[in-house]
Amino acid sequence: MMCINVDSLPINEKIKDILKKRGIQKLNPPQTEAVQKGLLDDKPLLIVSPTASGKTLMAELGMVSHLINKGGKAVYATPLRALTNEKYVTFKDWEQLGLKVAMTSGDYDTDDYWLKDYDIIVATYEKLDSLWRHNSPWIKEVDYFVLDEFHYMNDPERGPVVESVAVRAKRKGTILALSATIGNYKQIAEWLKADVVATNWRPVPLKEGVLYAGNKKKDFVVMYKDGTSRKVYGECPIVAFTLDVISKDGQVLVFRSSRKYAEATAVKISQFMNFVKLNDKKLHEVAESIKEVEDGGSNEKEALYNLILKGVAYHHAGLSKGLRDIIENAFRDRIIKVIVATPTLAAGVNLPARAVVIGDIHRFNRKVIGFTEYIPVMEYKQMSGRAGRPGFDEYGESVVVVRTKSEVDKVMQRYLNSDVEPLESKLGSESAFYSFILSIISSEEDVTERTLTEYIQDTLLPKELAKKYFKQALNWLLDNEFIAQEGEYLTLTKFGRRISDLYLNTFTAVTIKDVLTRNGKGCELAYFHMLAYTPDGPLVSITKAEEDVLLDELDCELFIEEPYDEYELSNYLSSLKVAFIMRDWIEEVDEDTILGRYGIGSGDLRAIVDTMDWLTYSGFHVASVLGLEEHKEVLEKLHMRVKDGVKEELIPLVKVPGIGRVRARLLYSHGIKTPEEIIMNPEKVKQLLGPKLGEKIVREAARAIT
DNA sequence: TCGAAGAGTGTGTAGACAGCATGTC
DNA sequence: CTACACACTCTTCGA
Repeated sequence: MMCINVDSLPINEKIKDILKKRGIQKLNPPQTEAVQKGLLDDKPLLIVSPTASGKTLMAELGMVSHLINKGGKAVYATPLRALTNEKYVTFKDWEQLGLKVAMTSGDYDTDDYWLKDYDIIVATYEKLDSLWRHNSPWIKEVDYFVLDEFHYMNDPERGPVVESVAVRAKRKGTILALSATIGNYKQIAEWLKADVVATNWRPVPLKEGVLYAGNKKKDFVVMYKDGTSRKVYGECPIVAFTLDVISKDGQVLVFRSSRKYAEATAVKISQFMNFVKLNDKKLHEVAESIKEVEDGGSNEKEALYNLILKGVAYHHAGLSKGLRDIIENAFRDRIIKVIVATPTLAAGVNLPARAVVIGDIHRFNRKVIGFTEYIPVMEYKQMSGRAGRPGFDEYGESVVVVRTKSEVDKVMQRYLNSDVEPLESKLGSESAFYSFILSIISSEEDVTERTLTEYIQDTLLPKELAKKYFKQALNWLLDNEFIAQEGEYLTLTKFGRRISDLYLNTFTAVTIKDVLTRNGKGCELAYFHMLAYTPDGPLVSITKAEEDVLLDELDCELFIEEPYDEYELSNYLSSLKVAFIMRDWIEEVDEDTILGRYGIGSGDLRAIVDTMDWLTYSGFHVASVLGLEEHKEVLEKLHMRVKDGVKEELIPLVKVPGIGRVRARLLYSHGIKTPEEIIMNPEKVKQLLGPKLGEKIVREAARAIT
């Protein structure tokens, strides 16, 4: 195919200038095809192509030409906050055209109520869904929807939201869906009423293979899909292959199926890095910056410090955001040579490497006890697709570690030579379907059964199933008083409106409602446990040792009784562990102590606290809307203590920006107990916190009061 | 008598979205 | 609904 020159595109000269400034002279094949199929003329498209094949640029061209030719607004939806952030930064370029770009998600908040003034809005799928539910006036003006990483629709938990966003976007404007390769793209395109651009084009070719680890000698064989093979030598297959790539000045991304393996593999590789030439000065700088991270645990920092000096790091969700950022950036700058990661890095931000090692193809499934499954082909593609850095590598290389001879063919067949799973509707679960119905009723006007039927017909759910669920959903939502019927119209009750606005799972809502109405005031632990034991609660793993003692350590009565079912019991205990963690947290137990006591990472603690913050807030509002005054008071107080992890007496202090649990306690123990007292004793504050920080805090306190 | 290789046993197991209220130096 | 990988201990076997 002839690729189009930027110069000959039928677009505004300013757009061309921006492209050229980025060094783009020519569109690549998939981009060219997209343009030919009407990308610049507002045509709905489904683009199915590998990682790094330039989909983001297509989205930019689609959005910008729509905005320039037709006005309106464009939303770019992604499944991850980190991606939202990444795209936002990229799209900022277009402000040169006078377009305004914003982003919004749970934690990065450009600015919600100002969004009406923006042209391009980057948001997570959930946030977009939430904005619709809240009926933000500006959202009606959105008429161009980019649905990024659309294959997320196959995710059992997050997929339903992607699908429901697609259903609505289809009615309200033009869809540009971007996806990694999927099996049934024709069917999906038909459903989206979009034309298809499907390619396997990659900017850097990919060599896929298996790394056979069968023999116990020190040489291992890499067998490529194309029939060629080569040998690598070393301590074990992963080490041998990794060192081989690094010695040729490449970087390696190793994927492992658990955190423990990731850490162990990183340590093992680091033991052989003495033979590699490294930039010690830069590595030292990175290692030092690890020590200064504010949100990391001491043990994590210590472990990473030593690894990084050898050019290696591990990476998983147990690490705090600060630590992960440093590692990702140092790898991007080619200072760190190897990252051993769990699947965090497979789907996340853009972080390519010369070579990718896929250490395991099995993964434990915590939803079914004792069940291990093969990772989906989609996930294999996501991981292997990280191989090959445009501009640096001639080709990328990905290998799957295979431990037995019989598995060599199996892996070849199952992963290297296989199509990706088809996209299917995941709305066929009670919880997902009920939420979908609730969201339609909360965002549309004058909803009748007929309105809902039309929406449901627009989903990808098989007709029979949809019909069955529909009746069931209406009855359930009516019975549980989320919605009410007024003549032929369906409206939200006050309770239903609250739940929808809070973005709570309907089953979470019913659990909270039932527990609170049936019980009087309980202990802190009981509230935390109830909230954690809902579908929206955080999950933590429990060891055998913990399993035995958790119930013994219980010193007050819970709201919910111990279940008999084995699976439910493990959830029950997991929630109890969350409750204990939360109680320690708001009792100001030292962070390192909490991490050690419960065997979790700093990133885990942050995630648990965030979720519980939202849930205590939600619990407070549920109690409030139900008129349960006693519970409402307790939950309100808990919520205020959860965010910063403090006892009640510190609440006034942590409201000052820059003061967290540690600084607040320090000030309090020296007699400074409120923002007012900070202002009255500036010298003492400076003495306690240091001159620079002290001054800043005094200023913030003054602002906080007014 | 020692050590290597092999058999048996116990243990643990990925990630990450959502509210709200405010203007970041 | 179809486990695996690893660490660790115990057992066997040969020189």
